[in-house]
Amino acid sequence: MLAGCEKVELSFPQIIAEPGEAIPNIYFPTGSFISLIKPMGGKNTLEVALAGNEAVYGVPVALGVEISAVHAIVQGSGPAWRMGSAAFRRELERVPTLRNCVDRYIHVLMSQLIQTAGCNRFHVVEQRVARWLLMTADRAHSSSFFITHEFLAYMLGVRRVGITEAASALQRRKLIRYTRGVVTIRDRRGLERASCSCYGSDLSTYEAALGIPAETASSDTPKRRASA
Amino acid sequence: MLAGCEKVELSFPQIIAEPGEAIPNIYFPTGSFISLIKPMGGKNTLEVALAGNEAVYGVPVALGVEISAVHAIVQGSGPAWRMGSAAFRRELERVPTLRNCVDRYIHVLMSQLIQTAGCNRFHVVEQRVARWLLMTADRAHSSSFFITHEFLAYMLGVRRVGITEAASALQRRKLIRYTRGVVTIRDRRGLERASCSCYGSDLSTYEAALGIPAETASSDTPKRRASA
DNA sequence: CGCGCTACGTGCGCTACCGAGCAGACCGCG
DNA sequence: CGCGGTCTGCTCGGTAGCGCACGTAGCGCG
Repeated sequence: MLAGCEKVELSFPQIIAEPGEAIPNIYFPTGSFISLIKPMGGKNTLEVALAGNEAVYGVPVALGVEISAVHAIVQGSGPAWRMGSAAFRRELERVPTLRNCVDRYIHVLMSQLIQTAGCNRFHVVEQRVARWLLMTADRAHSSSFFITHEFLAYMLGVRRVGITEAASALQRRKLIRYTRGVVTIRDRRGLERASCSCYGSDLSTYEAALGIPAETASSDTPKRRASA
Repeated sequence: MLAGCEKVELSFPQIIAEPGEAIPNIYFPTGSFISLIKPMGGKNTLEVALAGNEAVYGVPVALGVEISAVHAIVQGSGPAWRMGSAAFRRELERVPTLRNCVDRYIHVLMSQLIQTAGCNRFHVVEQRVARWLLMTADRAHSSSFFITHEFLAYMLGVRRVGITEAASALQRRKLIRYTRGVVTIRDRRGLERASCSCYGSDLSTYEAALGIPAETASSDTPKRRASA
């Protein structure tokens, strides 16, 4: 069915698409995941969604538009399927179940956009950091991954210092641990409590629209490789 | 083509849909327009999009999902076409140009969600008020319409006082005029300059995806019916 | 005409976050 | 072992917006 695909390795911080430009290829991340970022002029940037193996990058193509609305950047390195935009459109017409799948994902994506919009408006940085770490851990399929304060600040549209403060607070409470870009979630439940309800809302939306219970990274939780 | 439709009168503040609940009917506003609002817990609410005669309320239905992600409330009274969700899905399959049209609108809606998310995060209240007034004037097809500070605060997710201050500033600069809920735009160009670039961005996205140049309310600008 | 309701205006202390700049800590590399 | 780059920690003054509470003005209605 997806014979028109070709397997590629994506790696941080590879750029998949630029806002306002054409989308030559669409991507189905398998082991990788992609950040969708909206530049708002000046230094202001904001991540509006995160696309992992539940997702496809290239939604506009499925809607008959060739232009990306966002900056898409590989956040977690790993494999993905790549497909030409024209081939993707052909497959969508040929395979109704694919069309249906993608449609449902588009709904999930819209719900995520809406949730994130509200989250960015109302919730404090610490909660948002907690939420982002949980979402990323799920998509990285690991409780430990790479992210610097600087880059996380870029995603959440706040100062780097804001992240430092929030992350320090979470570390003090023994919910996470980090050193020079490597973050490890030590207490998943605690982190969920520290995050805003948006994390949970996203999971339920996902389940409701896609049917499958969303996988969390809880499988391989506390990798203890230096319990300080 | 849209024989399955029935003409209805919508009036403020009629509720079209509740978040998490089923969508029995979809709506094509003609003279009316609809606010899509996301409740974020507690008193926090946030308008995420505005749907006028360029739009359709009921996007999830087109995506094979029956559940509304938002609270939809009639913002501007006027006529609209109503259609049962099942009929809408049937028409979408039967009429490819309708499908294409709706798909393109979905893209526009997503772009709007993204733009609004960033706007709510970074821009000051006064700019956001200006933008909202412009967008509403366009959809009301008039430079004068009904909106109280209270309700606008509800949309933008800020205090009523915040609106009072922003609106007073705009009035002092002779860009708008209002009395007890009736707002009139006196200087459209000036208001555009006072708003953030998001207003312009929205217009261009609309044009790019739908082809037709978006109509602004500039046609019937200064209704002078008491030039103070 | 006056009562009461709705809409608008103002003041005050408070907090989260901003911008900028500097200091220390860790790490790889020659 | 020392150097340079990257990542994290901290400070300080400034501000937009918050929550709360109270004051005023316009308007419909009996």
